[in-house]
Parts: sequence; C-alpha cells; structure tokens
Amino acid sequence: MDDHTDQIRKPRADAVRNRERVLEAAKAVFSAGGPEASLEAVAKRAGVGIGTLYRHFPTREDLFEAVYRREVEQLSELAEQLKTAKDPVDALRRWLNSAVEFVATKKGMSAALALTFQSSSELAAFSMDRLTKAIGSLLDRAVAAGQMRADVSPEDLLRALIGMCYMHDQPGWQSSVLRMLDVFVDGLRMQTAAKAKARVAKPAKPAVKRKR
Amino acid sequence: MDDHTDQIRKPRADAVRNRERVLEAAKAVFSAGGPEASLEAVAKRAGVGIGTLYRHFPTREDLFEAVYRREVEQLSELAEQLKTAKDPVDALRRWLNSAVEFVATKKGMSAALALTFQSSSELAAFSMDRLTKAIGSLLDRAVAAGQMRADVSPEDLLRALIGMCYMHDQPGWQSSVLRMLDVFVDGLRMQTAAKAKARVAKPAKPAVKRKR
DNA sequence: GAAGATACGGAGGCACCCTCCGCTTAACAA
DNA sequence: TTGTTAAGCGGAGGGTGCCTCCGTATCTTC
Repeated sequence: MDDHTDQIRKPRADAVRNRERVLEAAKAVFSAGGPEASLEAVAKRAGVGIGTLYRHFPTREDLFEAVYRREVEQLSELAEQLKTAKDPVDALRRWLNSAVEFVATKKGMSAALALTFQSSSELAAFSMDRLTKAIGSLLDRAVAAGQMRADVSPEDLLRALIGMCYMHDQPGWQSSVLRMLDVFVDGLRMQTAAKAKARVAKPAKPAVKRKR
Repeated sequence: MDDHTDQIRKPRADAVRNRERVLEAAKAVFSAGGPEASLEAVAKRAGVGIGTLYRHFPTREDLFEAVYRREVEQLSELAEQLKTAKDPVDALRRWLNSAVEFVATKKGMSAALALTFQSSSELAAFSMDRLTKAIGSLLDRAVAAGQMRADVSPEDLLRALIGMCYMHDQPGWQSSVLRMLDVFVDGLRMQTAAKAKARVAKPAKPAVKRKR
C-alpha cells in the first residue's frame, strides 16, 4: 500500500465556506430564538442542507461550542489591551464592566450557554482558561501594585462575574450587576497603606474561618 | 338558566393526587435527565396518562415552575429560623452557605431553571420576592446592629448568590462560591475603627499559592 | 483532463410534542 | 344509597424536529 499518507490534503474550499456560513447562521438563529431553535432553521438560513450541518457539528452542543468560542476570544483580546492602562484597579473594573455589557447583547444565547457549559466540561475548561488568563493579568497588576488583597484567585472572580450575568432577565439587572461588582472590588481592595502593610506582614492561617 | 354557579365544588381527590404525583416524578426525572427530558417519561413515572400531565401543566415551563416553587419555599423557611440566631452577620453567612449546599443537590434542575427564568418573568418575580424577603430580614438585622453597610439591597445580594451557583459544573465550584461569599460579606461589612483593627489582628492572611 | 477523495443534500425512520374526545370516577343532592 | 352531572382520565394520532445514510456533485491532485 502506498502511503504518502502523511501528505495532507488541503481542506476543500466549499467545506470551509459552509462551515463559516453555518456558524454565522447559528449565532443569529440562537440569539433570536433561544437554544431550542430548530437546527433545520439554522441550515436553511445558512443555505446548506441539514446533512451538511450535522457533518460539521454532529451535535447541537458542538454548534453552541463553536459559536461561543469566538465570543470568548473577543473578551480575551480586550484584556490584552487594558493591560497597558495606568490604574490597575480601574483597568480591572473596566474590563468587568465591558464583560457585562458584552453579555447584555447576547440575551438569546445565554440559556444555550448554560446548557452547553453543563454538558461540555471541555468548553468550560477552554473558556475558563482563556478568561482566567485575561482577568489574571489584570488582577496581578493590581496586586503587584499593592492595591488589592491577594487571596482571591482569577477563577473566583470570573465565577462571580459570569454568575451574576446569568441573572439578566430582570429589569435593571445590568446596573445591579455593576453595583455588585463595585462592592466586590471594594471587598478585594486593600483598605489603606497601613492596613495593607499590617496584613501582608501577618503570618499564615487560611483566609477564612469556614466552619464545616 | 339556574345559577347556583357560585356554589363551588370541592376539587376532586384523584386530581389532587395526580397533580402531586406528577410533580414528584418531574422533580426526579428532570434532576436526572436535565431539562430536555421527555415529558412522556415523566407521565410514565408518575403513573398517569400524558393527557393528564398536560391538563395540569399545559407547558413544560409550567411544570418547571411548579417544581421550583417548592424549593423556594424551603429556603424561605430556613431564613425564618435563622432570624433568631445571635450573631446577625453569621446568620446571614450561614443562610448563604445553606443556599449553596441546597443548590448543590439540584444539579440537573439548574439548566431547567435557567430556561424557565428566562421565559417566565412571573416566576422570577415570585421567587425574587420570596427570597428577597428571606435575605432582607437577615440583612436588616445585621445593618440595624451596625455591622454592615446599608447601601446594598437584598436584591443585589440574592442576584450575586444565585448567579454564582450557576457555575456549578466546575470541580470545586462549591468551595469557590463559599470563598466568594466570604469576600462579599467582607465587602459589605462595616469597617468601624474597632472592627478594622480586629480584622487586621485577625488571620485574614491571604496570599498563599495563587500561582500565576 | 482523469481519478480519487471529500463534501453535499435531503429523503426517511424515529422520538417526542401536544390536542382531542370518548370513557371513567368523584362530588353532591335527594 | 342511588342518580345525576361535572370534572378528570388516558392514549391514539397528526405534526414537527432530530439525525442517519447514501447516491450525487464538486474539489484537489497528478
């Protein structure tokens, strides 16, 4: 058997194009109709057969995933830009605010994402990693500058942020989330130079006295 | 036409019984199989016909709602009990912790709830009202005792709590949420001179691992 | 241009949704 | 108790969307 199998073929142009079309259509359809929207509707909007859709994205979740990955990238890039801001605490606060606003435009997708996160821990890992790094870089700067306590991880903060945004079916949710984030940042912030010093000088003993 | 129409009949015993059975079955089925679970499976498990299920709960959301309402009641009652605890801040912290644990046992239901909340603002209003009052009573005590800042509403706190719990697909989510809540309560807490001192003298030593 | 690999589309089988209506049963009156 | 009647029950069946499968079309490579 001849195997120049390692010879990899260039992916077909139509396949690439169709995949892109489906993603585009899916984003629109899910945003409008929620996660239950018909996949056949997605295929139709994309102008491809239902079979094509299923070949590229064997399950509904696969499709959610692919759509979602893009969104994550965008937030990640924003953090990159904010890293050069002057005030680290303000930069963090700003990123959080942007994240809230970002979520605000994705109403229809959110329920879909809730479902996807639940079943695909792989996606959760990816986005966690990506967004954690984003927050982490902002957080570290603030900590390094002595402006924030250091016992809350980027993971924790991310969790709080995403969590709060899930509540966005209430009227006024957005301003409420923003207020919460302010309180939160206050909770994280070093109180005064003196206090900060005292605290850092303090010896170990785990952050909290959690009973049970 | 004779109308002793105002004469109201007692609801039929079998109807009451069946309704109860369906709720029981639904809780189990949704917990295990998530929100997409077959309603026919629910009917079968309840030992009733599919028609009966649909008469009692015309839509899938109606069923979610009814199941959910009970859960809310329980949390509400817990708050009632905690109102008599000595330390108000600790009572609040405890209620929050219990809420987290409570959610932890409802894995399968959470995605369903996310969907329901999105489409039924009526349910959201009900549970918000109920839980807000629960938190509110605990929060008020702490504020009245001068142990907490007063500019964060029960609604805000509830939002943060529920939000955080939506993240529970991650390993270790629970301890993370608990940690977040601690930080949060710290952020809320009054920083009186005495308190602040106490805090500094206290262990809140952070740091630790937090690699990267 | 030919050969072969790759992708396309949509028919079709299946599962589930939900409605509709004839039958059953509980509540009330006598 | 028994009769009357409203309320409730069950599940057949039409409809929709899911997903697979395979004959056909198109692209890449030589």
